[in-house]
Amino acid sequence: MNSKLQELSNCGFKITPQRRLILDILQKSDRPLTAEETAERIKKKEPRISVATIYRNLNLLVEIEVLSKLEIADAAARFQINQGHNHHLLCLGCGAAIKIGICPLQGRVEELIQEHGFSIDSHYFEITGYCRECQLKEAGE
Amino acid sequence: MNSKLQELSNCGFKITPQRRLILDILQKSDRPLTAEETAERIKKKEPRISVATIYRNLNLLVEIEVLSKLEIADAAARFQINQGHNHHLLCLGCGAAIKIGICPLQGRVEELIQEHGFSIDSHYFEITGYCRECQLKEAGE
DNA sequence: CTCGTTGCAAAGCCTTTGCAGGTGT
DNA sequence: ACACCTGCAAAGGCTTTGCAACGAG
Repeated sequence: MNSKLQELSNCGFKITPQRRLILDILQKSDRPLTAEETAERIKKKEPRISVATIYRNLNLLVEIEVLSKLEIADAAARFQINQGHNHHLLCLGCGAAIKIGICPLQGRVEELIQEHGFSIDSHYFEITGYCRECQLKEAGE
Repeated sequence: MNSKLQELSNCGFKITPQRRLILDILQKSDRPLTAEETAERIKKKEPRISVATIYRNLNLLVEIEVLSKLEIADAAARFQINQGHNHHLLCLGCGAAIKIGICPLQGRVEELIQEHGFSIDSHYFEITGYCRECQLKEAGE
């Protein structure tokens, strides 16, 4: 069985056709998808699936760490198969996410946090802009 | 005249009582405020002011760089007098913003951006959690 | 059989917008 | 005077939620 489905099951959740589809779509995508995009793709196969279900399951899958969620200022969040803690260059044109293997939560920043006795809930580091392809596409028009 | 008002005027915008109030409130606040919070405080002095006006003016003031806007994932944006480019430790309890004088957009990260030919639109680095005071308050309850 | 899940529609939150009337300069 | 501003209320985008019916284990 798909290991991601296994994970669901292990956590005591049921394996439904909707959940299979969601995972399937995201595993096949080369970039993180918004809930809407996921819904669109799923509706081609199974038109009766509801957006609410998609949101509920995306959130559930993030909670059990099968997916990770990229929050993007002023735009819909994007979801992808969890590949560990990461930050990205996010393309506003096509939604591509280029991994950068660096987390700013280190060195002097960590010291400052300690010094202030600040208790971290979470952190966000995101760079938005346009990837090479989208820039070329734009220039060609 | 208040230099921030001057700025408005220089940019060709009018100095209205509403704008005076908004700037006044933010200059007196020790922490960035959400549009709602700004509205609440203003309504105590001038109840007929509209939230729409507040949003419009906060955005305008950000555009002319009199204010800066802190985008916070899953929460309302906060506005403060512009103190130059900065990142913060944001307290989810009281809204306090502790400046950290470090921007992650440098060194290896910049190299990666170059290597990918990525064109930056904006970036976003934020650490959310609880400040010392809010932790103590919490513990005391 | 039972409780988790689903679809639907409605609402929630933050923010923006259209419009008609009001106001700085 | 004239364009810019405002208040009001309505709508916008993304996401969540209440509820009754459904279906996986």
